[in-house]
Amino acid sequence: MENAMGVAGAGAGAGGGAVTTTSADAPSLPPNMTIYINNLNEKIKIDELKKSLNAVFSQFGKILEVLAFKTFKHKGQAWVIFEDVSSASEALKRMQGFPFYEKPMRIQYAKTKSDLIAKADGTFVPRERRKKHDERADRKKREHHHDNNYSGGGLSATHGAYGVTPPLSQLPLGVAKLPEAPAPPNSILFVQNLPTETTPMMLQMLFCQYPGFKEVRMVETKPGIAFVEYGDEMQSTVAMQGLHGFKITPQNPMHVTYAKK
DNA sequence: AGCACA
Repeated sequence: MENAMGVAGAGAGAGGGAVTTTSADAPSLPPNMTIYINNLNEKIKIDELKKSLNAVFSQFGKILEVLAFKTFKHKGQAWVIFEDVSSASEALKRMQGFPFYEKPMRIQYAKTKSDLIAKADGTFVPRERRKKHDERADRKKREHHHDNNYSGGGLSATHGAYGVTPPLSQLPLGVAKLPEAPAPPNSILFVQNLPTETTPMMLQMLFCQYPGFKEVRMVETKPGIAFVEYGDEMQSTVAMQGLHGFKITPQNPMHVTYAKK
């Protein structure tokens, strides 16, 4: 609700309070649209890693790209480029230490601006061709197509808009804040707005496609809702991203959130 | 540990 604190105070402890939000070990780089994540599980294949990162982080806002590499120097690290720096800040704060493939994520702001952003800025200078006389800005207004089309495998949800999809760039800046803090991740999902004729079997067919699926629970006395459990929060998050908005009937887009703890 | 632009 009140995210007015922001992260502007890069240095902690304003006013002698024992504010140990970020102790001295946190470098506290200036905010950036891109977050840098390390301590990632290096055994995870790059493709899956990027997909899972996208799934886990897209709750904080539009993600323009997820980058990860398998070269030695870059193992266990990834960059998530958000459309909005406030999304990056929220992601950094809320997902710090999040258990991801058995390892707590370590998140910082990226040290430098991502190329994708620089290209949108017009400040992009290709580093491969570093000839000093090549200062002419090649003003090609090419649209960079960065649609992250992560088909979770299996049914594709017809979610027209998940969560915070409305293009923040088109909203007045003051209003473009995140709607509110998302519910804390939970391995159990809460599904709402189901058509009354929905059966547990129908839900199982949908949700069991996502890894880690354990079970569906429906509440007889309360039609239209269900609980779906996964092995861990990451798996449930992937399923949520995949199925939120899925329409069993045209007038019933599924509403999938984390269950309350 | 390691900050890239597959």
